[in-house]
This record gives sequence, structure tokens and C-alpha cells, in this order.
Amino acid sequence: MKRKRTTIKDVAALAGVSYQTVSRVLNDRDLVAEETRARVLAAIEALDYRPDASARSLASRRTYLLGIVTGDLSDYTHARILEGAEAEAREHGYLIFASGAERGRNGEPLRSPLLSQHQAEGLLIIYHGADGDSHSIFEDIPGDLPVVTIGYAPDRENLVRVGIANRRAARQATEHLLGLGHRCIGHVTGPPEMYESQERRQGYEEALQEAGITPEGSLVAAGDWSSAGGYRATLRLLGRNSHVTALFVQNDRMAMGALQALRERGLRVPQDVAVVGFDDIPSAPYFAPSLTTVHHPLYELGRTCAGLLIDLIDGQPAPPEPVRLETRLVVRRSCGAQSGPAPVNQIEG
Amino acid sequence: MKRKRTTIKDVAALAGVSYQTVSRVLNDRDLVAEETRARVLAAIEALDYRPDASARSLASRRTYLLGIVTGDLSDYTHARILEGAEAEAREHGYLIFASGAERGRNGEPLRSPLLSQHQAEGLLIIYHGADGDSHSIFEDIPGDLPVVTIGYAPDRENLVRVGIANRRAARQATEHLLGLGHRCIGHVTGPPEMYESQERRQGYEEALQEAGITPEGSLVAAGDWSSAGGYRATLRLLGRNSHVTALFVQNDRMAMGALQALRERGLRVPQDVAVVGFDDIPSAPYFAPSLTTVHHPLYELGRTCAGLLIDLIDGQPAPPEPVRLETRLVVRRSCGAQSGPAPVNQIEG
DNA sequence: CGTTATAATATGAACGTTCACAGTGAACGT
DNA sequence: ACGTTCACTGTGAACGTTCATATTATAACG
Repeated sequence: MKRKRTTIKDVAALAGVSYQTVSRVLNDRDLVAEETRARVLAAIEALDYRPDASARSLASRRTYLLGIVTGDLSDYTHARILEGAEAEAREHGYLIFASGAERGRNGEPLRSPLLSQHQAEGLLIIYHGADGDSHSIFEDIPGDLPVVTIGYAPDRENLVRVGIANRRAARQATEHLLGLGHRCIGHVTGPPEMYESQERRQGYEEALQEAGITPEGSLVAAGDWSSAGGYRATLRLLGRNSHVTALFVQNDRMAMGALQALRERGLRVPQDVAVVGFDDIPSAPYFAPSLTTVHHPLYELGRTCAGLLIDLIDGQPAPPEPVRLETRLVVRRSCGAQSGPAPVNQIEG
Repeated sequence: MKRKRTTIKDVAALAGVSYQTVSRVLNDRDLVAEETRARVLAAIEALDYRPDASARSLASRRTYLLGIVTGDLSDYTHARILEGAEAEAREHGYLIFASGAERGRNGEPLRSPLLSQHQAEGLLIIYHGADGDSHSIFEDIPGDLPVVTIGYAPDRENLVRVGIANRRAARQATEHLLGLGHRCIGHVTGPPEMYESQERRQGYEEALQEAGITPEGSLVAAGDWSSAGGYRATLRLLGRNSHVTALFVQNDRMAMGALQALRERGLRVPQDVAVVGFDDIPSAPYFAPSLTTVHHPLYELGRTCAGLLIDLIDGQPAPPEPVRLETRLVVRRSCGAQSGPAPVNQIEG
């Protein structure tokens, strides 16, 4: 099954130099005469030689491998972050491998044995931990391995946290609805035990309080980030509160379910109920009606993570403060701030 | 920056055996006395030893690495395939790394230099080639490297094609609309130069012809798989044809844009225009109205691909015929086959 | 009791690189 | 003419494993 590999020595033989010189050319280290370099490159070309990554990394103690640990890769937000990270990594000569971790009973990622063996030089962990979790995903990781996290992070050396200011973003979204005159604003959250949900909910409650409104638990319903979960949560919420005039939903997928629930109840959006989502997924402009939502800079987040991870690997000290990227509210039709019929012009990709 | 690694020799010293014996225990090869094995395992535990993957793969010529080359990872269909593949791979002890390839001018993936160096033992390539493409992505790949493809595939040893029967699925979708009495059925395709678009269009046209209808080019408009593209394509199509009563759209994201376009034109779905999509993405039940669409078994596709790839790596011969997975039409409300108001009960995930 | 099979472990070499260091010859300054 | 510098290239060892083979101890056999 295995043919004989062409090695650096074959190249050296053909070029008439020592194989170490070929190595020099490959890594352009030291000085190599222009003429020699040309001969070596020609030999490489002729033999279609490709250095063996295993040998290379064994000798150099570098793998140029970055690991990403994430839950649901088919979730757009995760996938998009991965995409950004991959692009950044590639530009720096790193490769990313995606390893779903094994999951505990609540879907909590547990341990990723393969990852730690495979000598990633750094790890990007997307993990919005939950109250009950053991966070055991971090236990497996050697203490000196650089880590960048989105979401929960333990106290640890060599770790950078990256993310958005969830609380602030949620507050702004809620303030927008308050500014439109709404006083009874429902809230659909993610799983209540997850920190991300909690942060966004805090922002929502802060905004209400600043407006002199006491947050009511009956106005809050929990989903599970999915459209189906958002649909069900919204139905529950509407069942308890017939007087909601606005809804802030913690992500766009759930918002899609929410819109469906409202439709079924005969409530028009935005006339009867205004809706604001979170994430600004590409299809948000095509919701019915187009969705006002908080833009989540996922791709940039991915790029930033990979960039910071590479910095850490290069020995730069971790910034003490979490790195926060900006969000912004994208106003479309579902919140009622735009009037007129429904042209979709200001639409991106 | 680099602490001294604990190596197999440290373990051996602690356990009082030769390091090769530790290797034996690790790979449970040959015979090892139960008592020795226990001692070795204890030493491994005590030192928190993890074998070095580089050294291991250098010596054994195995990397347990699978590469996946794909376009848009943030596209749900690709991400979901990756997810399936990753799960299957993990169960077999393989790791998957995701490398976006460099792109040519039409977004055609070109070459992925990192991939080939990093000794993936097999490659999963998702690439729906286009007419004008050079397919150069395949040029880089050593001829003896096992490859599984979804989409276009060159003639080649050691390659398995996996996918769905696009033409047949598209024909069934179209037949469904014909069965509902529609005679003037518009069609929104992907980029016309892509084989995937072409196959689905063929299925659409076949169905029409079998029903005695001559396919008309004016009823076909091309998008780019995105919601925005579907929106624009649908507007173009409606501009040319005021009498369409149904629309078959080649993927759900474009269908979402199509629904938006129809809404803006004041056309009700399904009363004025019936719509059928393709893929059955998780949010399809939450479209307004919920979308009738062809279920695309993406996750299973990913699992199948990884499984077949591992079979190839294990030396099993490639099945001569492409492996085809079943699709099925999921009937919801957008096609008008279901009547009554709009309960969302039979909804999954 | 010697001979042979068998279980268990040790030994040496290899895998394909990189890296630190030691050479070589030419050019240069004095 | 002679050391010195400089540009370049060769040398040997190391990286941490696996693998084929050799070695030892033990048991089984006639």
C-alpha cells in the first residue's frame, strides 16, 4: 500500500548537495548561494518533493497545527467563526483541525483525547459553559498550551478570552425597543444555565430597570438556540402574557421560530409585536419580515482568535483583559422602526 | 517556551522496563505480561504521559489524519457534512482537519498546499465543479492518496464518489408540483456552470417533458445559492413571467429569498405561487410558510464519506459505482399540498 | 537430562527532518 | 605572504517513536 516516499535525500542527490543544504533552502535559513538554491529548487520540482510533516515537526518541535473545539459545527455561528479562524490560520501557515469533543449528558463537551495528543500548538475553544458543568474540557489541556476561548474560560495562564460584550449588546437591543415606546417586552433566552444566556438576559434586565421597569420572570422564556426551541418558548411566553408588544430573542434562529409562533397566533410583526434578534445571520434580511438584529462579528471573531492564538504561540504575553469586538444593531423591519412597504434593498450577501 | 517533554523513555525508566515494551503496551502489540502491563500503565498515569504524534507517525507512517477540502464552511450543507464526517472519523480514531482551499477567480478551489504536506491519509473533497474550472484542486493530490468526493470527481484510482441522485431528486420535486396541477413552473438554479445546478435542472426538465411540457428557458433564473441570489433571481423570473404558478428552487437558502421576492410582489404562497426547495435545512419548517423541500441527508453523507475513506485507507477496493444516498420530499405548506391553517407540529429539530 | 518450543522482554536500526557546529575556499587587509 | 573574515556547505547528532530481530528465561517434551 505504501510506495517509497521521495525524501530530502533524493532531492539532495539530484541537486548534488548535502541533504542539510536542501533543508536550508526549504526553510530559507542561513545563507545559500543563489546558484545552489536554484539547483535545489529545480530538483524539488522535478521530483515533486514534499517535506514530511511528521519528520519536520518531530525535529523542529513545531506542528503548525491549531485545534478548534466546538459544539455544534453545523450551527452557523460556530461554523462562521471556524471559517474566519481557518482563513487567518492559513495565512500564517497554520492548519486548523476541527474536533468535536465528546459530550456529556447536557451536551457539555467533555474531553477531546485526540486533540491533546496531536500536538496542536494552540487551542481555540468555543464553549459557553453552563452552571452545572464540570468544565472538564479544560482539564485535559496541558497547562502551558496556549488557549483562546470564546465564552467561558477558567482562570489560567496562557489564555486569552475573545468575544463580544453580550450584556451591552443585549442592553442596546432592548433599549432600541424601549425607545420605540414598548413597555412590555418579552425575552426568549437560550438555555438558562448557560453563561451566554445569562449575560444577554442581564443586559435585557438592565435596560428595563434603567427605564424604570421591573423585569418580570413571566416575560422570559427559555429556548435552546434552535428555531424549534424559539417557536415553543414563544408560544409559552404568549400563553402567559397576552399583552407583550415586543420580543427580544437571544439569537436569530430562535427568532425565526418566534416569528412563526406569532404568525400562528395571528399577531402581525411589527404592528402587533416588534421583534429583535441576535447574530445577524445571512438570512436575517429574508425573514418575514426582515429581522432587526444585533450584528455579531463572527468571521472577525474567528480571525481575531486565530491571530491571538498565533501571537501566544509566538511567545507574546496574553492581554490581561478579554478582547471584545464591537456589535451593532442592524435595524430592519421586524422592530417597526422602519416604515413603508417592504423593499429589500440594503441587503447584503 | 518549551518545557522538556516526558517521553516514552521516562515511562520506561519509571516502570523498570525497556522503552520498547512501553510501546508494546501502548499499541497492544505482541505479548506483554499482565503484571508488566499494569506497571507500565501506572507509570503512564503517574507521569501524565502522552505519546508524541509526530514521532509516532514518523515511525509508523500513519497519521490518522483526514483532510476535508470544501468551499464555504459557513454554508450549512457543508458544515453539516463536516459534522457527520467528524463524528465518524472520531469514532475510528481519526482526526479531521478542515482546510479551506485557496480560491481562483470564480471561487473555484485551487490548491491546498498545506493539506498535501500534512499527510492526511485521505481526503474528503466537497467540490461541485463548474464548466470553466481547471479542477486543479485535484492536481496537487498524490495519485495514491485515497479520496472521497461529493460532487465533481475526475477519473482516478482510489476514489469514491458519494452523493445524492440530484437529477432524480429534482425530478421528483418537480413531479410533485406537476401532480398538484401546476403547468407553468419556474426554476431557480445555482450558478449555471456548476454541475450540481445542471443536474438538478436536468431533473426539472425531464419531469416537465414527461408531462408533455416543453421546458422554457425564460422560466429558469440563476442564483448563487444565497438567499440574496435567490431573491434577485426570483424577481428577474417574475419580471419575465407573470403567469408562473409554482417555483422549484434549487436550495432552501435561495428559496428563502424567493419567498421574500414573492411577498414583495404581493403573491401569496402557496395560493398564488407554490414553492418547493431543496436541502431541508433545519429552519425550513419555520419559513413563512413552512417550506416543502427535498430532504438532503447531509449528516449521513458526511458519515458515509468518512467511513468509506477509512475503508479505502484500510486497503479495501473502491466501489466502482458512486454511492448514492436517498433523498425524500418533505411536504410542508409552501407547495399547497397541505390545507388548513398553519400548525407547526410535525416539526423536527 | 538435554532438546525444543514458547512467552516475555531487550536490542538496534530506522523513519525524515532540523539544528548546532565544524569545515572549506575565496577575498581582503596589512 | 599571511592571518582574518566572510560566504557557503558539509557533518553528526538529535527529535520520540515503531518495527524486525535477537536474546533470555521458563515450560514442555521425549
